[in-house]
Amino acid sequence: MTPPSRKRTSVRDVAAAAHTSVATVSRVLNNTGYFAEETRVRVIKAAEELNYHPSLRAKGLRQKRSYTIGLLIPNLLNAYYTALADAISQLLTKAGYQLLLSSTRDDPVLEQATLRQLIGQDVDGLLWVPTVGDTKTVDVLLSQNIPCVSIVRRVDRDRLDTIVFEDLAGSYAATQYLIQLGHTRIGFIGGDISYNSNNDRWLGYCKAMQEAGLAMDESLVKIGTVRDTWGSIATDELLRMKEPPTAVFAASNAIMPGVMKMLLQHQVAVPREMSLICFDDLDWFTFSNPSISAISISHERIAESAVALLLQRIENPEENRRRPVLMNISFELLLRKSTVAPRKSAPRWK
Amino acid sequence: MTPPSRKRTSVRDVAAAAHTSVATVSRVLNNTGYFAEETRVRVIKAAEELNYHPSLRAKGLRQKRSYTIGLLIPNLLNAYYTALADAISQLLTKAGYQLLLSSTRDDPVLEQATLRQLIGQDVDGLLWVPTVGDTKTVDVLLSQNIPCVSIVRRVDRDRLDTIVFEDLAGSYAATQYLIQLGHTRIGFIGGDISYNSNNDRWLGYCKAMQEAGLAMDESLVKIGTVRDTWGSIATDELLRMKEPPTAVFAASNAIMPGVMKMLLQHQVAVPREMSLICFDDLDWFTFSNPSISAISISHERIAESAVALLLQRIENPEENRRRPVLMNISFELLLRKSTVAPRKSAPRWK
DNA sequence: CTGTTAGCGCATTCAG
DNA sequence: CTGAATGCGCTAACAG
Repeated sequence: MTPPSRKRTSVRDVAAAAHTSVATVSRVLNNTGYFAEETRVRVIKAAEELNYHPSLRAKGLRQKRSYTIGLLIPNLLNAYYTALADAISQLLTKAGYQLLLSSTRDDPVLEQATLRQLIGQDVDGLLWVPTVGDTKTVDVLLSQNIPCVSIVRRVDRDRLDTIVFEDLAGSYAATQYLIQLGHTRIGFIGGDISYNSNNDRWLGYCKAMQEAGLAMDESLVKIGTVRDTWGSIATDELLRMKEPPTAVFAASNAIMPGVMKMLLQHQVAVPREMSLICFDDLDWFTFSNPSISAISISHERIAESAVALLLQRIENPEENRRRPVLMNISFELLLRKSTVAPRKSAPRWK
Repeated sequence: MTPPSRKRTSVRDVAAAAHTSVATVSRVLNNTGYFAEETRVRVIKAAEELNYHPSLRAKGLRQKRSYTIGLLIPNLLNAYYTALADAISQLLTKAGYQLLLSSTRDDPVLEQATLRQLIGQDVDGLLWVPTVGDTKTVDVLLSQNIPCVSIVRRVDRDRLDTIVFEDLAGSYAATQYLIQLGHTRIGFIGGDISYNSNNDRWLGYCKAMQEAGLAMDESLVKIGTVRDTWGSIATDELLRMKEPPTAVFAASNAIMPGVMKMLLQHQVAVPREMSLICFDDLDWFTFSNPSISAISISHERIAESAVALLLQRIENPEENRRRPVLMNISFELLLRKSTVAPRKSAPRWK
């Protein structure tokens, strides 16, 4: 039954078993061109008996496609990206593509290498959360003529199709909401602003503060590379200030665990002593005590747009000279229990 | 600079530019066989100037490998699997493989189709969280002679290399701990026991209860398909019982959000009125109020073992007749604030 | 040290 | 309607 050698059964084997030629087998299996019903039956039967699985690799080599899409994201430890990856995976499967997934760890060197790998695998298209998005890397991509859409973050001069969230507007809305509640000293904890998504969130905060005529206290703004500890460190610093903020805006879900831990450690009562809001919503925000207000963004929608755009590029290569498009995915401000008017008295946790 | 046609530059182009043959180019680029230093320089230069990226697909077709590993998991919305996928992704990258990721949605039909796709892509190996793991599917895999390790769940008669968590022992330990605290009525909320991981967790609970000589009250055991709502529904049912449990054991992290929501809704005080423990640890368990006790399992360790086993199978095909191995990854019982002795008085939430 | 050639598994002309 | 032949891009003999 199982062949002793580990040779893969090929069209040739099927052709032999069905007493016909490889060309006919190919035609039958792909339902293309002409063939007699009788031969069709023979071929199908032979293929099944031999447990034949066509090699998409060889097929693609011939047809100049790989049925494969590369997805390059920073990592899979952040719900922000996994939600994205999950949605993308589903959509691609539905469209008949396989997902080639890689992580950059936000390391430009690793990113470069991985990009080369992906190109080497002849992906039909690429969905990419760029780390730096520098000219050179984009040049390479463009030179390979491979359809690519940049997601979540933008590349140099937006030379690729791009879909991002409304980072600035969302951040602005969150900050403005806190201001409306009466807060004047609002702490901002954000990630590395060399990524434009983080930068925009920071700008949104600044814009709201300035428009409200609030003094920009530099010491209220904590910007750093997001690691496990960043949220804690930044929160700790804010809490130890002479005049601590009355509200904190965490600009990324990855920052929240640290914020929560430190708030708990200092026994700060949320929201009475400190309001809290986060960019990006997580499941536990709902049943946290208190529930946590957030800027909610739809990962499904960005996935849908990105995949649609990419497939369009792939299927209409003529149009490829079209100028890159830049799209925004809007947000929703979810008001929950973690945001109230500022405390009147001096902080009690000191 | 950029060629007008979208033809991919091949070894032939490089050979022409370097005034040599394709064989030499191949030798230089792969650093195999003999070649003069002088020609090496010419080839490297030509390759760089042409921005040459070798086609791994063609290379693999020739060498009968694809440099690609398939990973088949239920989905990417559960931290349980994303942690796994992330670790696996990193390890494979380090080993020079690309990750082909697909989701089964725990749908056997989709799983079958995806498995065929993956085989069609000529993956060098497969890491698989089987949905049913029935004879037929395993037969197909075995017939293709493709190295495969089953993770998290087991397949029919363990005919594949398998690495699972100590589901039974972990569940037993958690239950036993609650019993030691004095609980006699312990609610169990688990997932579909047609998956052996869930089944083992259920068995672990039963074993601990029986050994302690506690009556098995069927109505305390809630087993259902894990959907968004399952945790809430089951918890609600437990809370509405005439004689509700004094502790709840959630057998999967995916159940916890629902449990938390319903506990909050009924205003049940944890741990005073209800103890709570979960199989699988999540980041927010630490700073939840109260923090939540859990069975912690190391996703990194299962990933490491699985990848090591798989690569070994791939690289030592001779050994392929070796009998499949079955490995267990141990757990840790993390005692936090959500588990205390049972309430003395009648429940107050009624 | 180098070049020519065959063929991996497949789809696609082009003759029959 | 069918089959023989070609080549996708690459590496591995093999012969210089």
